[in-house]
Amino acid sequence: LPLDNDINQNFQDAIDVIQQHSNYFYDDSDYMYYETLGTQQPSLQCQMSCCLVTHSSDVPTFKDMSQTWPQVMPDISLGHSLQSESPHVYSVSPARKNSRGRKKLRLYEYLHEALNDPNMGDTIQWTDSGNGTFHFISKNKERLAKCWGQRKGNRKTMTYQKMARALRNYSRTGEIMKVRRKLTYQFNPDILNKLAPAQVCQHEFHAQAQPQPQQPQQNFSEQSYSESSAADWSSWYGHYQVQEEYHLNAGFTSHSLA
DNA sequence: GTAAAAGGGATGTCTA
DNA sequence: ATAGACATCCCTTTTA
Repeated sequence: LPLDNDINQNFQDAIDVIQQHSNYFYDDSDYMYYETLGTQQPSLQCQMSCCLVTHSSDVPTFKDMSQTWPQVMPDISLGHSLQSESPHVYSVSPARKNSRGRKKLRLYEYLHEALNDPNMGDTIQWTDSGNGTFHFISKNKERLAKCWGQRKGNRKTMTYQKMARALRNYSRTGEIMKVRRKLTYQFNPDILNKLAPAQVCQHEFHAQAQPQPQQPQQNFSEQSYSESSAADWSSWYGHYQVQEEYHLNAGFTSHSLA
């Protein structure tokens, strides 16, 4: 709705102003975001719902995902930090714990969160949660981008184009790769494994402590999970080699033509 | 041919 | 001061 957009824009402007004048109290944009949610209209409350989602197998299944993962990267940033810090990322109000000395929410973390958020099901969906492939819904992908931008507290409205640019940076660093299918990407299985245990929402208001997420709980869903990522693991070499070949050829061609 | 999607260089911004 | 992780812009190429 055009009206909605106007309101959103006005609200965004208001947030800008507030942010400019409230740095004394909030040094964290996430904090701002959650603090102001209460006054927002429902359409702006992008990330309010809890992610209490079981790992159901999902909608369309493509069996041609033979080209899977290019390498699990040596992974400097995620090695240990994510394991100990990921749960708060999934809580409804990460801001309270997120204000100082915490890592900022990464795009791939947000996407994973959205994938497990029923309210975002019309914007992004698992293609195959087992191997970590997911796709954006063309009609609503801009909404997801907008939510991401708001979550980060960006000045301007996030668009799919800009978000996809950031996603393409992941091809270099290895967190997420593009697969050939339209609007479809794939998590690095290693990262997927680190994100998966945090799927159960860690709520502050639910004192029911989860059994240590780090501790591998051997239920079968988890078992099949690691099995499938192991499969991805072993198959990436093919993909990687294809890519290498492609790059080599490209380089070779341009050199020989030059 | 067209629109949507994909790709990527250059540069700016924010934060740890 | 610096580097990582985008965010923004913008232009080219590929795909449906």
